[in-house]
Amino acid sequence: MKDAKTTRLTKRIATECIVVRLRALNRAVSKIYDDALRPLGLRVSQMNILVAAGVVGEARPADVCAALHLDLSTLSRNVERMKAKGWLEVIPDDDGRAQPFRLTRKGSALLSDAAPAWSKAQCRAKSILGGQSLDFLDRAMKRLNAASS
Amino acid sequence: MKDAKTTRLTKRIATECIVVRLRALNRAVSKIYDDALRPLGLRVSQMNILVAAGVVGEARPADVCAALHLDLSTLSRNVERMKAKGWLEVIPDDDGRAQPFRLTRKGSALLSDAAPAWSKAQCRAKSILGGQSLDFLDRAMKRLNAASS
DNA sequence: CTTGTTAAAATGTATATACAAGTAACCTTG
DNA sequence: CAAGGTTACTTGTATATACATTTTAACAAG
Repeated sequence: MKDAKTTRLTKRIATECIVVRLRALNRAVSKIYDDALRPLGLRVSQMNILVAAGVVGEARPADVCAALHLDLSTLSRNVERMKAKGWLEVIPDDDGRAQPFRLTRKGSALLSDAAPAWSKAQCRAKSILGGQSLDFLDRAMKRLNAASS
Repeated sequence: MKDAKTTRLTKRIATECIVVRLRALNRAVSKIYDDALRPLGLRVSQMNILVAAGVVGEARPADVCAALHLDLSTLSRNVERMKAKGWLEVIPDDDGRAQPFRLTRKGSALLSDAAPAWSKAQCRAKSILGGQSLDFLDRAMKRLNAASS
């Protein structure tokens, strides 16, 4: 631990590392939304899936995962829980492998009910990340998607 | 799901939500570092803890958690695993409740060995998030810390 | 039509994460 | 110094996350 080279290196990582900061912000900001959504029995990860399904109507797991940069297995478990809660339902499909899903009436209603909590959390998040946060995040997502394809 | 108000709302969340983007970026960027660190048997979450301990010398769990916006229970489990691997060791303390820890020689060496992988991942992360990413993240962290105190 | 390949998703396993509750040590105060 | 409160962490539990493997179905070649 007294090695000077190691110390320099450690300090460099500490002052420059992107992922440390990104992860800390993710935890803090996710907590803001989770706190706001908790009274509804909804988590931010689940809200994201409801939104994704709401936008496209018929959601294909692989597509949702590509959009959210989420592993299929992670989505699989969450969809399972959300089906059990009656928020999502699987749509029959010609391809026997596919498991496309959509919002149920209950899931749609929950999303509507969550709007005020979302707005409140969104405001707080914006005040912490700064006014350009959405710009920054959108640009980053575009680059990420360009790099992934 | 056919309710027009709900549809409008859903689209608004989809196009504006900060946390969806932050979480997706966090997953994608964490993966870049985890992939780079995997050959060393080290994860990004663990690297962060090694760095935190390396910077302060004697790390107090509560301080590390405050700095990383991490729950104490999360840190507790990870420190346990890292002690088992011989990367961290607990320092005796006058206060019987405290469990301050520091890097072992092995932990310090691992951190040094991880530097090239970190650099590579850091480059890729910067190319995705953009040149101003560190500025943005630093400013956000400052605001977050100001808001938390 | 069977056999190898690809594709879509589910399942096994380990770590990450946080909330709630518990434990043990310290501190205050009467 | 004993009772009550605070502090520092740990443990119980549930969800989040990803990698590796498995399962099932579609497809393609012979």
